[in-house]
Order: sequence, then C-alpha cells, then structure tokens
Amino acid sequence: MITLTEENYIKAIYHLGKYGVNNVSTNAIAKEMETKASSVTDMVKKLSEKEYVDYKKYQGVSLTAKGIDIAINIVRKHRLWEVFLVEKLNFSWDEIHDVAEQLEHIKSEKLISQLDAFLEYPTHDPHGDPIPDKSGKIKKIDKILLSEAQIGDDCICVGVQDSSSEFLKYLDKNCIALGTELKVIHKEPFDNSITIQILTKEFTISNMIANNLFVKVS
Amino acid sequence: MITLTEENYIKAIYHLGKYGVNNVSTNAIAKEMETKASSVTDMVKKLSEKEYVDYKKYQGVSLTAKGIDIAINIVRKHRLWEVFLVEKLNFSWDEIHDVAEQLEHIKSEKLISQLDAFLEYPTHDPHGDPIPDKSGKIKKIDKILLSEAQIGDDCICVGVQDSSSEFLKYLDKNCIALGTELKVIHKEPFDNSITIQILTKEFTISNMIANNLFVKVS
DNA sequence: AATTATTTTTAGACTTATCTAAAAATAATT
DNA sequence: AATTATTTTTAGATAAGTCTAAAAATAATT
Ligand SMILES: [Mn+2]
Ligand SMILES: [Mn+2]
Ligand SMILES: [Mn+2]
Ligand SMILES: [Mn+2]
Repeated sequence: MITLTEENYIKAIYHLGKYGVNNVSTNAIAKEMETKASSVTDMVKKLSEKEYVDYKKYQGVSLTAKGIDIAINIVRKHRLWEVFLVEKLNFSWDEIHDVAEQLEHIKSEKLISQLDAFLEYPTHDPHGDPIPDKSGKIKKIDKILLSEAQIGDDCICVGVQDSSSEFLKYLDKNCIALGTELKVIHKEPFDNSITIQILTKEFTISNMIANNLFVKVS
Repeated sequence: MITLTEENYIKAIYHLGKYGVNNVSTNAIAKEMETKASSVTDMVKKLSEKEYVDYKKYQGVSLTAKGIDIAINIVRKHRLWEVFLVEKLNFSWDEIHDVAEQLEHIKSEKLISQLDAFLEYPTHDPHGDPIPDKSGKIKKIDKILLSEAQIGDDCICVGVQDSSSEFLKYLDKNCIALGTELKVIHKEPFDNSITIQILTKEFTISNMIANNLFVKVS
C-alpha cells in the first residue's frame, strides 16, 4: 500500500531525475514539493525502506525499477485526466493541472483503462506531453525549443515546457496553440528575441517565451 | 478547509440521520465508519468545534445547516460520478461504489458542474438514488419496497435499498434491472416470500430480496 | 431502588507527515 | 590545507487520526 504523499514524492523524484544522470538532491525535492529538507530526508528513508528509491546518506536518491513504474503510472493517469477535462468537460488547458493533481491519485485499474478507451487512446495531453501506454512505454517525438530553431524554419507548435496558467494564457492571447504553424523570420542576437510569422501576421516574442515553447521543424 | 476524513464522517452522519428524528449515536457512526467509538468521540468534538454538527456529551450528534450542505454536496458528487462510470465508462452498477467513494472527494466546482452538464443533468444514479441539484435540492419519488406491494400490483423497479455488489449481482442474474416491469402474483404469509411475474416468467423471491428492492406501483 | 449491562468518554500511546533548531558532512574559497 | 559556506541529517516537537484500556454516564433489569 502506497500513500498519496509517497506517490507525490515519487512523482517529484521522477520529474527531477528525467534530465541528467545524477541523483536527485534532497534540496531539489524539497523545492519541488514545497516542503523542508528535513521532511524530505525522513520521507526518502521511508521510500528507500519500501524499495521505491536507492538512497545513500548525503548522496541523493534515484528511483528503482519499482519506483519508476509507479511514477509513470501516475503520470499516465495525470495526463489522461487532463485530456478528459479538455476534450469532454470543456476545460481550457490552463485550468486542468490542479484538478489532475487530485485525480491522478484515484486508485482503480479499470477506471484508467476505460478512460483511456473512452478518450480513444490519446498519445499526448493538452500540453503536448506524451501519455505513457498501459505498459509504461512513452513515445518520444523529436521536438525542439523554438529558441533553438533557425531563421527560415517552418515550425509547428507541439508542446510547452512551462505549463503554468500564466504562460498558457499568454499563448492564448497571442493565438498560439498546439498545432499552430509558424515561421522563424528573425533572431535578434542582442536579446535573443525571435520574430515569427503566423499566417500573414508577424510579431516578436521574447527569448523567455521561445524557451518554453516546443516546436517541430517541418 | 475540510479534510477527507471529516467529509467521510459528515457523510456518514447524514446517511444515518436521514431516517428518524433522533440524534445519531456514537456507536452508529463507529459501525458505519468501521472505526472505534473513542475515535468517533474525538472526531465529533472536532466537527462540533468547526460547527458542522451539534453535539452534547452522551447525547449523540446532528448536522448543522452547514454540515447538511457539505453532506449533500458529497452525495451529489458521488452519484454524478456513479452515472459517469456506468454511462460513459461501461462499468456495471455493482462496480462503481468504491471508485465513487474516492472521486467524491475531488475538489473543483467547475469539474462537477461540467460533469453534470456532460451527463445531461441526470436526476438519478445507477442505483435509483436521487442526485441533488446544484443548489442541493433533492427530488423524492414515491417509491415503496417491493415487500410492501400488494397482490396484483403492476410495478416498475426504480431503486435498490442495499447496493452491495452481492445483491446487485443477484439482481443481474435474475434479469432485474431499474426499469424492469413486474407483477405481484402471490405473497406467501409463512416466510413472506413473494412470487412475481416478469414478462411471461413467474418466480419466487425471498423476503430479504423484496425488502431491498424499491418499486413504483403503476 | 438497587444492580447490571451498555454506551460513551477520557487518558495515554502510536503512526504519518510535518516543522525548527542544531549537528554533521560535503562542497567551495581563500 | 584551512576556513567558510552550503547541503544534508538528526533530535525533538507538533497535529491529525487512530487505537486500547479504564472511568463515567446512561439505559435496562431485577
Ligand atoms: Mn499537469
Ligand atoms: Mn500536462
Ligand atoms: Mn455509491
Ligand atoms: Mn449509488
């Protein structure tokens, strides 16, 4: 039996460990979980006890195979629920995360497999993130950050790095959604801002925006 | 802020207090919650502190207006989710209760109002129980127990008293569902069993079954 | 009315998850 | 290499919810 809190720690460790081969540090987990390092140490000991993580004092943690399984299953549930909220209940993509944070902890195999079928086996969530399949496999698409695209590149928006409500609302306001086609017109070396063209309209976005938008070059 | 445990206690008190004008006893709550009377006393003090219940030592509890509001909202969520599971995810009526027990605690106004709309504002859950509307109003239908019907009555099944998986599976096996029409052919005084006719087929059910099936006499 | 049985409450302990403050280990600087 | 800064862990405390065992109140019987 695994508690809701344990699930959240495992998910945090999973997301923090995804990039880079190093172990995940106590402080990084504390920041992600909005808790104190001492609380993390306690929990990490328990997770280690239960063999969800490998842990050596002062050396940080990494998920075991068992831990990864659990993490991926939570991510799968989270993203399927996000699709449900947008596709069936008319939520917008900036309103779904907090509800999905709750729904991801509902325990029922059948619920998730039926939801998956009901949604017709979606491969990506409303933020462009891949949805692990039943066996935990995750399909990676070759996306790059818009900030890495070259002048003249024809791109299509496929995901966001930052899925905060603020950023998503900014994109809405500027008519940028997943599937939107754009062309890179100019990259300003001074501030790394990028001028893009959507349909016939040209406009300039800051480097910060370009750094949080994933595109596929076509 | 209200905890999941508090919500479950409030819901239990609501269901126990629905019939009869007396206060709900500590022991009754303990039985319903599968916990010890001493734990109930502790919790009831807290609920009283937060003004969800009226409580005087040794006198049992009753919900305040605030407590009733919360209870009805949980019941509403529970039943809407049950409809969702059956109508959209192809669950059968004996598989939904435990999942709904989890889903009823998800906190999001919008989630429930959108779910309600998505399901086209259902008035009853898959067990025939009424779904409170947004404002908490509950429509009562005039149903009676099959055991109370008279010989010769033409009835239609509209609900179950016991919604345990065992009972529901029994009904499935005997082709009794909500909406099924039946006629009372005979009532055996010795054991209070009842002979009913469904379509052309006649068969006898025990008093225990008849005591857990709600019908409307047409 | 007195005794017995049942229900309810209290007292004290335990678990989970959290915190602060202090100690220990590791990393970064001089 | 020694000092300083940062990170991590330990120690001890707190809050929520639970438990057992014992005491107190209420209800039922004689
Ligand atoms: Mn999310
Ligand atoms: Mn997402
Ligand atoms: Mn139910
Ligand atoms: Mn029901």
